[in-house]
Parts: sequence; structure tokens; C-alpha cells
Amino acid sequence: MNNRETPCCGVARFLILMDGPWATLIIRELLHGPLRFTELKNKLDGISAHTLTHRLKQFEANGLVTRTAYAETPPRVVYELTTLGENLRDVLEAMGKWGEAVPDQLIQRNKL
Amino acid sequence: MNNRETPCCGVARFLILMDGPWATLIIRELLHGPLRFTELKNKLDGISAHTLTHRLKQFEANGLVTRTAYAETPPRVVYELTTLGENLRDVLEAMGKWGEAVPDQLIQRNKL
DNA sequence: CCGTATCCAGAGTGATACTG
DNA sequence: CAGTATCACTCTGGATACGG
Repeated sequence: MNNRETPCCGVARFLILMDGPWATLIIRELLHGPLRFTELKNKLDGISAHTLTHRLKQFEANGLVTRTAYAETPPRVVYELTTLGENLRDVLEAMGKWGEAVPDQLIQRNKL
Repeated sequence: MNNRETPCCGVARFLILMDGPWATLIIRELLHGPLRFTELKNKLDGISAHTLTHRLKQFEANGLVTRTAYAETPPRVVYELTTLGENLRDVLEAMGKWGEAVPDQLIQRNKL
């Protein structure tokens, strides 16, 4: 699926950047506005600091999120979507709309 | 992220059903119309029979795809989207639209 | 508060070879 | 043609403990 010159379609490009189950969930939270590390961690029930750090760094490297650290004590770090990240809103909304129309039983059968 | 009574938002529900990098790509191919196993495998460059079988079975179990086997020699099996699967079109289109707007350099830096 | 370091488990996937 | 079986690898992600 990878290892080709340049991904043909936009769908594949989306998938490369939004890799893993947490990626989309993190973006969703940030669509409501900038958040601090701990706020993000609290909202994303079940995510580990390890994973959150990893995903946030990847997003930052890919230009979807900006990281702003304030030299205070205690430190304060705020994550915010870039324009590129903001543009994911349409995709997330389409996902959400579809997901809400899915019968509950289907979700139940798959690990949750 | 999982192990809660019932997923709160539609986004999470989408992610549960569309798990793994190939899931979305398979659906995208089927949006163009029904396809046979081998046709699907050829269009999805790099996918193994193993993986394709797995994903297809999962889709079938979740009611996103129907599987029709014709008792012929050689056998012919056709996969087709259900209405639920068809409804993913909007989501895929949003993804594609976003992905096409992503600068090439970002894609290059991540394994491809 | 905001991470990082390390170790480890599990899922998804690929390669290969084989079957009805 | 349409899978299945087996093995092994990679990568995400959790747990825990520690550092700035």
C-alpha cells in the first residue's frame, strides 16, 4: 500500500497522515479549540501519555498541529490545529454523521 | 478508547468499523461497483490475499458488504456494497478532497 | 505540568505454499 | 478462481518509572 512514488488518490494521502485509531480522535478534540496536554489526555479516555506524545509530535511534524510552550512554572503547553488541521472538520463531520447512523448492534459485536 | 458501554460519538463508531489502513481503500474500490476477489486484489496494489480475505469477512459480518458466490467452475465470488457501505461515499469524498490539498512534501516524509 | 525511557503485548499485514 | 494455513515482522499502543 505504501512504497510507491506518490500516492495516487487523496484518500490514501489522508490515511497516511491520519494513521492509527487515536489520530482522528485527537484531531476531533482539537476542533473544539486549543488544548493543553493534560486536558487532551483527560478528554481522550484511555490514551496513554506515551501514545499522546507520539501522535502529537507526528501531527506537529506534519503541519496539522502547532505546539506552543510557555516558559512558566509549572510549564504550560498548548496544542492548536493549523489551517490544514482545521480543514479536517469536514471529514470528521462526515464520519460522525455516518457513524451515528450505524446500528448499535454492529458496534457492540466489535470490541469496545 | 474502547471498553465503554456504547461509543459516544459517531466518529469513534466509524473508526471501529473502518479499522486498519486497508479498510478504507477496499471500500473506495467497491464504490465504483461490485468486484470479484481477484479484481479487488489487483486494484489494491500490495495487498495480500490473506489480508483482503480478512477485511472482506469483517465487512460482511458488519453489514457493509455482501458476498455472492456462484457455483461455477471456476468459482466466481462477487463483493458488493450494502446501503450502509454505499453511504460511506460522502466520507471517502471528504477524505479525498482533503488529501488532495495536502502538500506533496508531507506525504513524502512519511513512509510511502 | 509535561513529558521521556524502557519494556512488552497484540493487531494487522506480508510471503509463501497449499487446497476445493 | 478464491481462498486457507503458517510463520514472522512491524507498528501502535499500554504500563511503569523517571526527568525538566
